[in-house]
Amino acid sequence: MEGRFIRREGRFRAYVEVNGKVKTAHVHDPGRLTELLVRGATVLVRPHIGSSRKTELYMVATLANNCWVLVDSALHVKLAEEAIRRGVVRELRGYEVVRKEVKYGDGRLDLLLKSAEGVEALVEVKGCTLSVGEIALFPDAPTLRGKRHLKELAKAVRDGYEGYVLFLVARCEARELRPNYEVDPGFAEALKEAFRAGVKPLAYKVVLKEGEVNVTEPIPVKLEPPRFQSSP
DNA sequence: CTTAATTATTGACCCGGCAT
DNA sequence: ATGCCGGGTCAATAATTAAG
Repeated sequence: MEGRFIRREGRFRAYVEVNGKVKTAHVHDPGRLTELLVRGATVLVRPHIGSSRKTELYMVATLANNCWVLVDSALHVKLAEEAIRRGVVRELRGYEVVRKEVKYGDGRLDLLLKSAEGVEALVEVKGCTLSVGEIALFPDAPTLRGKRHLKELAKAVRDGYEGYVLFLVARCEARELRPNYEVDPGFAEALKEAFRAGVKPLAYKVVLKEGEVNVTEPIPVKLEPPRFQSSP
């Protein structure tokens, strides 16, 4: 159901007005979402089923530019998995998902794949909710973890794996994805370095409509900062 | 009685913000 | 600069039940 965003409290909790009543909602996406979650914004929430829930609702998406932007980041790995299985991700056709949340190096990577030829690939999935005009930017907040994931992927490539970063872009107006130099220059550099090491960045759109979420078509990833962005 | 399948429990992790 | 907090999910492990 649709509601009106009131405010966020901490990372996980938000207050949302639905049918004239203010209710609490869980926000899974821990990013800033500052330009999305503004007072009065239209949001999509669902009942929060299960025992010992501390919020009444669960926030699924928020409306921006007349399109739903998925903020339920718990879905990203599942969406990626399904997209890979169905052959939507062209670069990964013929790969099957072997394991999820794979321990590697100092942390975890989202997916371990294996191609028909026996090639193993590690994939880190990243959800992208920020865009300026037609350019999707990642991340929307500085992310040490993101940098570490990229370093681990680069290491995986040295160890003989294929390495992928799969950005799932939740903005319908986006036509390309770039690292967000202004918010996290370190991530941008790490992405370039990972790319040089052989890690392949991919970006695909994720579309929510009529109660369904799907990974759809790819958009190009560009490693240089957009022209309008000033680099210090 | 052994093995498989289902269910319950545990622990790690997500990551920005606030307190120390 | 470091550590903990928060609500929830998922993989892995443990415990229970069902099937052979």
